[in-house]
Amino acid sequence: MSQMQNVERQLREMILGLEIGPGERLTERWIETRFGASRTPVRAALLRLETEGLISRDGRGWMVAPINLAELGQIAVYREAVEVAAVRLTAALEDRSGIDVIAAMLDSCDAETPREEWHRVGMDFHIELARLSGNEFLLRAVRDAMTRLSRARWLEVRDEAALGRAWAEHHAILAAVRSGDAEEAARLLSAHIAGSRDRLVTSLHDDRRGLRARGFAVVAA
Amino acid sequence: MSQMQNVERQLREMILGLEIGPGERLTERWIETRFGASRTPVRAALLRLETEGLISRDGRGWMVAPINLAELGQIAVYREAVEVAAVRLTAALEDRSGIDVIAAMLDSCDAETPREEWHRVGMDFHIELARLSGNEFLLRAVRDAMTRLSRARWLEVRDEAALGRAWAEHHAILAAVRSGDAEEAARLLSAHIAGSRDRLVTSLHDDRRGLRARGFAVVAA
DNA sequence: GATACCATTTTGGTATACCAAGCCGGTATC
DNA sequence: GATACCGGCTTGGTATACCAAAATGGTATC
Repeated sequence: MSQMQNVERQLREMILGLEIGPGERLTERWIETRFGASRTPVRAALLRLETEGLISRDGRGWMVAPINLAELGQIAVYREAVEVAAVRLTAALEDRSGIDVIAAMLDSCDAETPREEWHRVGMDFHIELARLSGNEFLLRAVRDAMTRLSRARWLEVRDEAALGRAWAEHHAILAAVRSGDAEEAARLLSAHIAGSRDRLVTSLHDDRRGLRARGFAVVAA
Repeated sequence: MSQMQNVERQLREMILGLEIGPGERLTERWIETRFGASRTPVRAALLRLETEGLISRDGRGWMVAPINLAELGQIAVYREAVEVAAVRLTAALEDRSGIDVIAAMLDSCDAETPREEWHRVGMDFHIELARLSGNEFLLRAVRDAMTRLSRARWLEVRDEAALGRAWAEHHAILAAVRSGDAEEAARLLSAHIAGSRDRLVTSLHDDRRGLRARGFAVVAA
C-alpha cells in the first residue's frame, strides 16, 4: 500500500479514535515525522480528510475538526433524508435477503461485546442498510454522515438500556423492510434517527464542560 | 489567489465546459505546463476534483470522468431525496422571502438570453432553493449532485419548449413553497426531477453515437 | 503477418530544498 | 507596567529532482 493511503488511514484512525482531540492543531511537519512519510503524501491525506470533514483549515494551517453541536443536528436531518430514501428503495426490491446479513451482524453483539464493537456495528448497520439500496450516492452520503458523527457518538454517554433500545429499533426497522412495508420502515427509521440525534446532542451538551476539560473543542449549538 | 486554487478552478471550468472531453486522459505534466504551475498544486487540484466526481483514476493515472448513464439515474434519486427534504424545511420557515430572490433570478432569463446562461440558472435554481433550507449538508449534497450532472445537462438536446416547461415548473415549485404548502412543493419537485432525469437519460442515450464520435466516453446504463 | 520480447520513455509517487507570510518572543520606548 | 516594534523561527505553498512501475514502440522470431 502506498504511503499516501497509509498516512490517510492512520491519521483518520487517530482522529476518529480521539487520539488527537477535536480542535487540536496539526502541522504537516508533525504528521511527516509521526508517520515517517514526506510532505507530499501528508498533504494528499490532509486534503482528503478535509473533504471528509475530519480536518478543517485554521487560518493558513490545519486543525482537527471541532465537535459542532449545531452541525450534528443538521447532519441528522441530512441522514434522515438519504437513509429514508435508501430504505424505501430497498423495501421495494424483490430480493431483500441482504437484510439477513445485517440482522446477523446485529446479533453478533451481546453483553460480552466490547463497547468499541457496539459502536462500530451501530454505524455499520446504517451503512450496510443503505448499501442494500444499490444506490452509490445514497450509500456515500450515509457513509459520509456516519464518519462525521463517529467521534460525537463515541463521546456520547450511553447506558446499557440505550444500547439495547437502539438494538431493538434496528431490528424493528429490518423487520419492516423484510416484510416490504416501506412506510413503516421509513417511520421507524425517522423516529430512530430523531431519537438518536436528541440523545446525542443532549448528552454532549450536558457534558460539554467535561469534554472541554479533556482538551476537546466543542462548539455549542 | 494561490496557484492551487487557480489550477483547480481553471481545470474545473475546462472539464465542465467540455474543453476536455469525458474519458480523456490527463497527465500531471500536461496540466503543469498548461497552467504554468508545478506538480504540487496540480496534484492538490486533481485530488479535489476527484472527490467532486469530475476526475477518475485510470489505472495509475488520471482521466476526466466519463458520462455514465446509470450513474445519472442514481444521482436523480439522490438529489430527489435531498432536494425534497430541503424544500420541506424551507416551506416550514417563517421567513420565506428568499423565494423572491430566486424567482427574480428565473425571470432574468428570456428569449434573448444565451443558452449558457439558461444552463447556469437552471442549476443555480436548485442550489439556491436548497440554500434557503439553512442546512449546510443538504446544500452541499445538491451542489455536488448538480456538479456531477452539469456536463450531461449541457450535452442534452433541449428544445425551446423543454426550457419553457422547466421554467414554468420552477415557478410552480416556488409558488408552493411561498404558500407554505410543503406537500405540494415536494410533489412538484419530485415530478420535476423525475421528468428531468427521463429527458436527460433518453436524450443522451439516443445521442450516444454522436457523443462518442466527438470523442466523449459515454457509459451505457 | 502475428506475436513475444526488450530497450526507452513516460508517468505518478515520493522526498526535499526554498520561499514568503505569519506567529512569537524579546526589547526598547513611553 | 503597558505597548509598539522588530527580528528570528515556524509553517504552509511551491518547485523540482529522483525513482520505480507501467506504457510504448521497435525488433526479432516464428
